Amino acid sequence: MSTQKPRFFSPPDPHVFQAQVWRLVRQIPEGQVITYGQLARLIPPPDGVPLESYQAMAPRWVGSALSRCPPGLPWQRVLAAGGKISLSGQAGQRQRALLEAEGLAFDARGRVDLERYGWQGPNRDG
DNA sequence: ATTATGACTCCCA
DNA sequence: GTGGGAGCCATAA
Repeated sequence: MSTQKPRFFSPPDPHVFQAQVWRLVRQIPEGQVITYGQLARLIPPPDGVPLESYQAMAPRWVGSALSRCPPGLPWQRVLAAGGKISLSGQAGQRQRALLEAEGLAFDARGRVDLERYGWQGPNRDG
């Protein structure tokens, strides 16, 4: 099995962090996507969190924040590394359907082309 | 108090 | 390309 018990901790200030995540997700243009890890790198590590630990755990923090995202957020535009959908089952199919409705194309492995659809962040918006 | 469970990514064989 | 391991806490019932 490639799955093992996931263990991770929350950021020092979960509310602050999730607000950062939501703020960024809100800015992702329609038809574009970003990965959990990429999104995490747009947020500076909280005080007391070594960069090494942050890079390891932040993507999961992003996922956790996304699981609690308020209605209206384009949460479907956040994908796992490699342009894959992380959600499984019906939720995953719903995410794919939403992205396809925005014009994104999935390959045979269920991945999107990050080179083509990837959003580089608010500073690269253009 | 204990138990179950979480929207991830990188690295190496 | 594939598959297993590391990372090592907070929250809800």
